[in-house]
Amino acid sequence: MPKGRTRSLTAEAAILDATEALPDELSPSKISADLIAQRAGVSKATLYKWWPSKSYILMDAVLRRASHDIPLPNTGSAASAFKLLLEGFIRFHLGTAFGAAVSHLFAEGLDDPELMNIYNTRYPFPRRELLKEIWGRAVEKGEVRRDVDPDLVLDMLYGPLVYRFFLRHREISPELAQDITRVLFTGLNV
Amino acid sequence: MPKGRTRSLTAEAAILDATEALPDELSPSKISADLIAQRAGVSKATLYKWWPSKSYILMDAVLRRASHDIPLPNTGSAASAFKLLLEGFIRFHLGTAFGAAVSHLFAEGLDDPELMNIYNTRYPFPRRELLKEIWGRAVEKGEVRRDVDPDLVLDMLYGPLVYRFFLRHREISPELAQDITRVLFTGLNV
Amino acid sequence: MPKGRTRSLTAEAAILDATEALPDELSPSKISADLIAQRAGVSKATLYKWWPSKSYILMDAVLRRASHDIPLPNTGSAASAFKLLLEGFIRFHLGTAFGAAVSHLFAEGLDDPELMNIYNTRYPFPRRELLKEIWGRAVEKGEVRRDVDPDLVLDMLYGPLVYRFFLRHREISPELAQDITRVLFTGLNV
Amino acid sequence: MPKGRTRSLTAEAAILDATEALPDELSPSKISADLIAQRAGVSKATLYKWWPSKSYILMDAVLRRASHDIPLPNTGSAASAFKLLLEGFIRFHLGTAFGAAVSHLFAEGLDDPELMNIYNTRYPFPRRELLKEIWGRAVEKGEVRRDVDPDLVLDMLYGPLVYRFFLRHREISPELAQDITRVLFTGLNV
DNA sequence: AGATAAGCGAGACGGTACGTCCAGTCTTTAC
DNA sequence: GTAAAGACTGGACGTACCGTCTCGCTTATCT
Repeated sequence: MPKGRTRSLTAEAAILDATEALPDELSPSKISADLIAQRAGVSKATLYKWWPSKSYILMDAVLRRASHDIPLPNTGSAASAFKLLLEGFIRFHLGTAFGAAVSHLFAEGLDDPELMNIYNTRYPFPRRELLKEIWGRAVEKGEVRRDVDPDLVLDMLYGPLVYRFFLRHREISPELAQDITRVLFTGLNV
Repeated sequence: MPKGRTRSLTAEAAILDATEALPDELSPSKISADLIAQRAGVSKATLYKWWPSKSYILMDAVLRRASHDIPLPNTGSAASAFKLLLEGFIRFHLGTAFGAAVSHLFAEGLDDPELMNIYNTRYPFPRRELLKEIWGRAVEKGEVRRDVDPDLVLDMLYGPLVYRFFLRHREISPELAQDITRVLFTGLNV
Repeated sequence: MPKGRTRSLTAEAAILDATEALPDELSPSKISADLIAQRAGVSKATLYKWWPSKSYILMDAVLRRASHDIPLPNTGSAASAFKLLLEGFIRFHLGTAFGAAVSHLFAEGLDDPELMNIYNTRYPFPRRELLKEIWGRAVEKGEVRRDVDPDLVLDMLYGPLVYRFFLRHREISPELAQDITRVLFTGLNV
Repeated sequence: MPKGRTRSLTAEAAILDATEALPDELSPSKISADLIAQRAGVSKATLYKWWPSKSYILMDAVLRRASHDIPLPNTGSAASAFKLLLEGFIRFHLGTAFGAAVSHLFAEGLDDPELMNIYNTRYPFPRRELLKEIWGRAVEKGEVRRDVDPDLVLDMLYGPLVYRFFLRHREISPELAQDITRVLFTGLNV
């Protein structure tokens, strides 16, 4: 164990708790490091000691919450498993105020690949692992086609939703999970 | 005609030209109003006289370029028409440095619905009109299913790409247009 | 006349006025740039646009006040002229709360020769010019010795006071001007 | 033998040694408590256990060095004794990098009378005792005037030098001791 | 023609947040 | 049971950029 005072777990929790609460009140661009520090009862220096920038804190807070919602659809058909995954994603974004925050972070991530990397590592990649197992079983059972890149499947599941989250041209509801999955599996062709 | 000096058309063009050039050099968050003004040889007041904020200028510049690339695939199958639409989108974003800028604007749009509205009105909505015509003909010809919302189709075409633009977990190439379209039309089921 | 909006004279005055008032309430080390900006109703950026650091503002404010107190003892003996100069200095420092501020600035000046240079240029150097005239006349009248460096005379006038301002080992009163001048002119020898 | 780690007797010396070395490398405002602790191989808590603030450490280190240099000019005239005292002071400040440090401490002392009190007690007051003896003998021998406050004499000896250390308008050399003493004893009058 | 009004380049301004720094205190582990 | 390691609070620092405002000048229409 290293010498010296240990990193305060209460401070870290207070920071993430405070950050988690902020998107309910403020749009992401109004969330400031000073405000997080103040709400968490923590000095700004502590923030920047453990996170390289404000965005990383927000990402951390968002992912801490989002990580709880992995369903484990190990049984049943691939289609129903995917639908469940997608529903989890939709419910998370509708049920919390994190939709805007995540989108904001996506945009920040364009300037900062490391930030995006954190998102990828902690959110979609674990799901992709899950998907591959499900996909493999479905292929063997002859349920789905062999000749499709599983990554593409994931992008075609989540992409339409993210797109709608940004453009806001149509409402988003949990039923969308069903619609996307259905179209994706059965195709547009008659 | 109102009294007073008339609005300088050269100033407007200079602003959009300068703004258009900036994403090639800088990431979107580094593009400042001061810089646009300086490059355009224009005062900042002029910027804010004609556009409500910096993002609107960037949006305008991006859309001015993007608008040129609507293909007109009035003939052929729905699948090939969609593939062409998508290829136009991919080529635009790969061929220019606007990918990051558009994504940045999507995120800005979360705070400012009017900004997103401008995007919607000028980019996807005209394409949606086009799509509806093509879709209608394909339905009548018995090529595609009746029971799918055309909006969903558009989201499933563009969404996966936008998602990949943000997450950057896989490379994007024009061939992706073909892959997405194929999966979308034929479905994942065997 | 240069182009562009002219520098706001009211802002500059407000800044110096606010800064001038602060030493009455706070010790120099508690005077912050934020506080000056707030009191002056001015943005911090404006402060740093015209002054390179907080100390320069304080120096400016102090010197603006100190400059008023140049007596013009053009007549009479050198001794009485010097006594008047010194009395002005003492009265300024006793009558205002600037004593501590000036001393604080002297110390800052050790790190920043340019800061000290501003002090020298605006406070002691004009007095030295005055002194030289007086001194020259006194030498010609046979009042004082030829073989003393006028700079040394000034240092021996002001130095003891500054020393006492720092060490605070004895009280300072206007009468000190008389004592210093007397000893300086008549010498310690019997 | 009592339990527990034995108190480090070397810590105090290490701290003062490290602090003493720092003014040679850095201007006083760059000397931080962290740096002293690190150089001394000591924890910051230890610093603050024995000294109330950073300035007290620096003061202590400076005075430890300065205290060595009291000459003992018990014989000879008052003028030559004073000149020796002053030369000691000048040589100390020119020969070491402590000039800036002392001046810095003088300024700190404005906010903290106790700090100045330490300086007074350990540096000028012992010299003043010395001075009084010398002065008393000189008065009795009829060398110098009776009607001058010895404190004023000391201020007129050291003050001009301190003033020059701050303002830096003229170079300082050991010869200055001679000049100041000469003028002080013989006076400006012809 | 002269007056009047708006547009314009230049750039200063208020405001707000950034990320950094350092003093002095507190906490954990090692000796 | 004391000290080193080092995390912590608090608060100021100076910078950057947004969108607004002010200045003097230019360009147009209206009287």
